[in-house]
Amino acid sequence: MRCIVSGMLVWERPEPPNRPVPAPLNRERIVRAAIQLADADGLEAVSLRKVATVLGVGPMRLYNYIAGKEELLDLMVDAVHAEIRPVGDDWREVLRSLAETTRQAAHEHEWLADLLGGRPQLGPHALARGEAVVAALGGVEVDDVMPVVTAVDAYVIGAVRREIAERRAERATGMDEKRWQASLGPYLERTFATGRFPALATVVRDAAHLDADHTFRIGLDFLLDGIEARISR
Amino acid sequence: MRCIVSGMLVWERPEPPNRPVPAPLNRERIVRAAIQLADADGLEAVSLRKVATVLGVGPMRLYNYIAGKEELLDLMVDAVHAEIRPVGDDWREVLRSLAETTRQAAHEHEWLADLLGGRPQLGPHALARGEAVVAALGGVEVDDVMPVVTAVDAYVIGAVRREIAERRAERATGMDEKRWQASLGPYLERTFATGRFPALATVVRDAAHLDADHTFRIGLDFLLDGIEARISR
DNA sequence: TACTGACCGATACACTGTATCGGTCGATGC
DNA sequence: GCATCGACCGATACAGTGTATCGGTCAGTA
Repeated sequence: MRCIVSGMLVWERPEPPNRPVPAPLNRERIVRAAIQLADADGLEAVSLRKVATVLGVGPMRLYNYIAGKEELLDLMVDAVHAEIRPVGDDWREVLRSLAETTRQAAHEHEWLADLLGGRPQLGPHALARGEAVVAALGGVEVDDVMPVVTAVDAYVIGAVRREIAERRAERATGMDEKRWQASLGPYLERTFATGRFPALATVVRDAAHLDADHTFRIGLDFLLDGIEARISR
Repeated sequence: MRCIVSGMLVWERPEPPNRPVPAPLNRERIVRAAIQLADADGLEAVSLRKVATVLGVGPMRLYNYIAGKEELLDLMVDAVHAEIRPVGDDWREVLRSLAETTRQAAHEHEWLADLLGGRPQLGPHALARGEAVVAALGGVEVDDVMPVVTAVDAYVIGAVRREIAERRAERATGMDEKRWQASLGPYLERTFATGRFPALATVVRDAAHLDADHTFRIGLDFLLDGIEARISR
């Protein structure tokens, strides 16, 4: 039913507002916008409303492409998985590459640390990553493949989360490592001064401190060594 | 300045409403209530308002005890750390116990998987856990302690996250493993039928499937084996 | 007895994800 | 060419969130 009030002549009737050409939309565009927001201001800056605003679109329009926010997050993670393509000649190189590239992706998209491992990854890019890994692990016994990949994934997820969490905490107290020690140091100093954690205090104070890179690689070496021992058995 | 309107006699003036005795409050009570909510309905069921309601208190009252929601979450995690006290005779038993008890805690409090590794753990119970671990690792070279514990922690965090995520996904499709295969199975079947993931398809279809317990333990064994090789070097 | 400072919680604000639904437009059938 | 239909867009609405503000009430103190 046309709704032009017939009693109103054209001259009085205002033109319909200059409708902006509806922005062409698709999942990729939506996900890119969301990732941009997350890269800039963290995951909590990603809201359907903000994403829609960036795209010049009403919030509800997004629901034609995604079922809800959770799906958007899943799509974001899957999109990043497209960047993760481990390479290497033997299984050890492949697994190391898998770990390092994942970590690197998390450095470029810190919000990944919040999402990794949080939901099963079954998107096309995640599966493609899995395919690449498994294919490159041709020499490994079939029954060993899943446990090995799963273990490396688990280590990487946890290590990256810890690392990013620490980095954020540092940043929150003022960017420098100087100030970090100036704010957390005193807290730990005071706490250790109570004498309730003698062994811990000794280790923290006396042991060599490793930077994030070394810490990640040492743990990874532990794991790969252990895998090697069982794989070639 | 007393606000009793002097023109109004007692007989007309209503009694002040029977103020409920202000509920005695402290952090422990708040944290317990929050954990109860999270155990029952997941982390997203924890809101300051609901916690306050459970305690029979106005929401803003909580801010006398915590600075914001993040702090509440930190306190929840720290409270659970009180349950984690690894035991064992040699370093390997201690680390295995650390991993298993952490995993068990995450089974009792699934929301822990969402929080683990998300922020540095510096609360008293987390430190006490650290102290217990380090103390039990007396035989290990001082410079090796941190890398080793950090690696095990990283693995556990990631493995537990993955495991809980999968469990939730199963539950979301209907409780049974039967229905899980009936819903995810077809999706993977269809996807593999495209032929885009041949190696992955082979492994998923042909390799032996491990349950969650075995998967966790195998990965942990990999890691501990690797640690053993480097520690006694 | 008067006062003062702590503190409680009602109210308010800006924001979230999402259900609903009237209105508009393009495509389709006659 | 016209009428009709169905898809879809987005304004509006709703329930819920974390938290800032602030007036009113009370207990303790001078």
